[in-house]
Amino acid sequence: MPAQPDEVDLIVRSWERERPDLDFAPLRVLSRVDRLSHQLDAARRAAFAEPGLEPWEFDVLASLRRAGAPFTLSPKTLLTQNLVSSGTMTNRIDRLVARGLVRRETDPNDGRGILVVMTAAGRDAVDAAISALLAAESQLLSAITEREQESLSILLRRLGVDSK
Amino acid sequence: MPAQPDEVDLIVRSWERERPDLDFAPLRVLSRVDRLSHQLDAARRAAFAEPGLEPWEFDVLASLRRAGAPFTLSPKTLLTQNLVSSGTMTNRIDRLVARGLVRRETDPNDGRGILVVMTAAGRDAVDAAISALLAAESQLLSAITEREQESLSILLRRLGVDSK
DNA sequence: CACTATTATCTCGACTTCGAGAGACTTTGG
DNA sequence: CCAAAGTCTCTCGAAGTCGAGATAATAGTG
Repeated sequence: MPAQPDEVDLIVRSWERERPDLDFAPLRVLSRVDRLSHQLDAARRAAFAEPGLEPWEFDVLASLRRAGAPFTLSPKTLLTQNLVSSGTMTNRIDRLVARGLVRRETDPNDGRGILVVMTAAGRDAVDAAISALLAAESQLLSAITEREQESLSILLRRLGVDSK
Repeated sequence: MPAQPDEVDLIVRSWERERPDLDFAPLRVLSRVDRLSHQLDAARRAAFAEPGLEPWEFDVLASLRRAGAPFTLSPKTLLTQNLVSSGTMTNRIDRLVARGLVRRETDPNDGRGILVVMTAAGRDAVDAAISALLAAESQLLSAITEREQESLSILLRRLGVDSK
């Protein structure tokens, strides 16, 4: 039935042979989501090699870039958007500061906090990286038509929205 | 336009405001793949809590379970199927042995190798876990119809197959 | 048969992440 | 205006992963 069987088809076939009492249909969707997510990781890593960024560096700089001028956010906002722990974000900011892509400033409105400000070098890097990322993602998606991409995004959004 | 906007819509909107010269359509698909993959991680972790397995434990035991009786594979096969490094697989086998879920045997046909054999306790655990996983995944997918799940899986398979 | 290349497993140090807790500051409620 | 509760950032130790290298055995070649 599959137009072109993939590894997930083989895995499901093995399961069905061993456990014919169960319905493995969910694996056909979600195991592929998992595998595609790994491919995306690899594609991102490759795309960021030229602008000289690690994926995590891009993630932090992208949050700052999207915030617009003056490209400033608190560590708290950054760790929430990037889904990492506070210790991880402290470590990431340290390394971005060491590379000269951001700097720390004191928050004039809150003595507990600081502000992370993207430097000009950081902005140059992230602007180059987002173009490379979009090219790489577009390449990954080129196996299906634009119309199919849109139905895909709509189905995926419904999976995210409803499972809150 | 979106039936129900999600965080990806907000991210794309920010990017479009800052970089109106770029087309962010690929993010609508692939950022959702990434987020769904994180939700799946969480769902798996929760589903395996009752049978008492960590996600990585399930992954290794599932490979052995799918292999069928006598539930035996080499470390090399396991690390290839699970996409981890050799050091990681050694470590995982060590811990599964300590928990009594697998045991190491010498390979009669290859003096370099060993065989990882799943114990009865391991089999019981993985058989309970796969049921729990399918229930959890089914729940995650309940936001869309079965017909939609099938078109989703077909589109996702084409993305994987062609990008080899 | 010897010799080289390949393969399998394990070791070990570097790296990253998490998350509980510390310390400093702010907010809330009487 | 004070005390308690809450919030923000950073510290630090535990845990998991990677990947190069060590060790040992097999496979291929002449």
